[in-house]
Amino acid sequence: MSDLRVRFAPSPTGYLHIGGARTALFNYLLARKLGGTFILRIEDTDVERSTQESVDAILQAMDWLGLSYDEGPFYQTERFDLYKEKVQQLLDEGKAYKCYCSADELDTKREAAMARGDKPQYDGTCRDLDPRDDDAPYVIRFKSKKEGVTSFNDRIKGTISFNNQELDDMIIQRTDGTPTYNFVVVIDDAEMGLTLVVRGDDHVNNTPRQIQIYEALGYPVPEFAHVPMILGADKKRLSKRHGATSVMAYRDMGYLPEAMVNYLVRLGWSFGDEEIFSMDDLIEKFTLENVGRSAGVFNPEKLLWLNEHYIKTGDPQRLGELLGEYLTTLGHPSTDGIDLAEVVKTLQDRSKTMVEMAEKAVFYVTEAVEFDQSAADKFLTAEQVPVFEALVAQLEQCSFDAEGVEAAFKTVLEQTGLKFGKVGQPTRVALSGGTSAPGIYEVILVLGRERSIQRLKDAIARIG
RNA sequence: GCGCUCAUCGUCUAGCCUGGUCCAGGACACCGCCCUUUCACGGCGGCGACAGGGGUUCGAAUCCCCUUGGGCGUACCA
Repeated sequence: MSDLRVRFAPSPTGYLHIGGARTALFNYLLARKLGGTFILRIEDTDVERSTQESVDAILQAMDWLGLSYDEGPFYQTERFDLYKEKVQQLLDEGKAYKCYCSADELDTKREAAMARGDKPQYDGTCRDLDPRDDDAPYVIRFKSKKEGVTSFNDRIKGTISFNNQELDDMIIQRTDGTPTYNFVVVIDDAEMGLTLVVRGDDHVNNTPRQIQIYEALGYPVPEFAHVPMILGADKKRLSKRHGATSVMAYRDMGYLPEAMVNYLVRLGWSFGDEEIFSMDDLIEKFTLENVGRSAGVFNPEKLLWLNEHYIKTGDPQRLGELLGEYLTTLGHPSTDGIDLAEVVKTLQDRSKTMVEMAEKAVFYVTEAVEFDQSAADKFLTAEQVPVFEALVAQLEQCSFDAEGVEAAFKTVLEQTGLKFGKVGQPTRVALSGGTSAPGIYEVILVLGRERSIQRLKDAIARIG
């Protein structure tokens, strides 16, 4: 047990995306490795854009990835009283002030400053205004330091410093009385006792402002670790334009959570030349020291490769259960008489995703085999009838196991004088409907004696 | 524009801190060969990078500076 306290603090304005998931994963890994506490906090102060559906989607995605939290979820919208209290404290101590500049005025000033080539900072118009209490609309700004330097030692990036002149007086409370992100994040991180804040490096620029607020409020400043961004193939920040960015979309596409976790962690973190990591490996091996400093490009191909790996090496029983779900989605909820774990064994080396596996498994569980037209034309011909009949005869009386089925084929080969290919491929088409399928003996075994024979008979009937 | 930051194969990266063992290693992708009852799996091999320029040094991917390029920020979003 350690006193490490970390958190994942998504804003519920959409599904859990690749980048957020990685941040959550890093936090989770650190907490588990060091026996610390992992807190989940929902940053829903933007009441306009936050939705319960998003919260549910995020929770579901974390659950899918196996990222359990120890405390929370906490909702910021339920903590407004606390924030109000802190704003008042700052106001009372003269560390914050009311600003009556309108949003329009501010926009105008900002544009003017830009046009002049100046920094688009708030000019401090209301900073030293005498207190007045008319009812004109106002926001509350934090009175930041005008001189000196604010710096911190980032656990990933090293020391980062900002001239305080670069920091203007940011708004901590909106006209409507709600607090803003940069303010509440400090209060919550402090009140929740965080010792380390691991987040995306798009927050680096916010950090000095936040540090000043910690200090103004008398809170200890936690450590920070800013994780590099994830980019798309064009090196632009990852977005929907780059394809699926929702974690759950990958589940729907047939990805396994362990593949996603493994991929995500390797994007930015490494452990020598190793590529494959289970969650337990990661909890043991993950360290911030081995997280890179530069942004990385999301590479779907490698994710696919990892998925392929985990499918190939996965437990057939478990994969079989998942396969059932994907088959249901494909419209084949009934798998009566077919052992899906056995199906999995025949398809593990041939599927990159569970969806692909399900598509390939359909012929096993379907009532009516769907024939590939050209395959049927080519292999289900009149001359096959006697061959199929001979095979049926053998299958009816052979011992139904790998050796027995193989012997059955051998006998047919001898009887007909044909080479394996001449018997195997037509049989494959008769049983599966197409020319590409698992080994023919495996298919027969998984299908079962009865069903295999029936399909051969159906093929004979089909040929006419 | 300004601020912060990053920079090794197409991509993820090892190496960089503690210069020489690196004419730079691994992985994905790609290409070729082999294996093979179809489709795959697999095995073997190949292609492919220290952004550029200055320094420092006997020696630099490794240290310093500049340039260039990328990312992020610059909201009454988070």
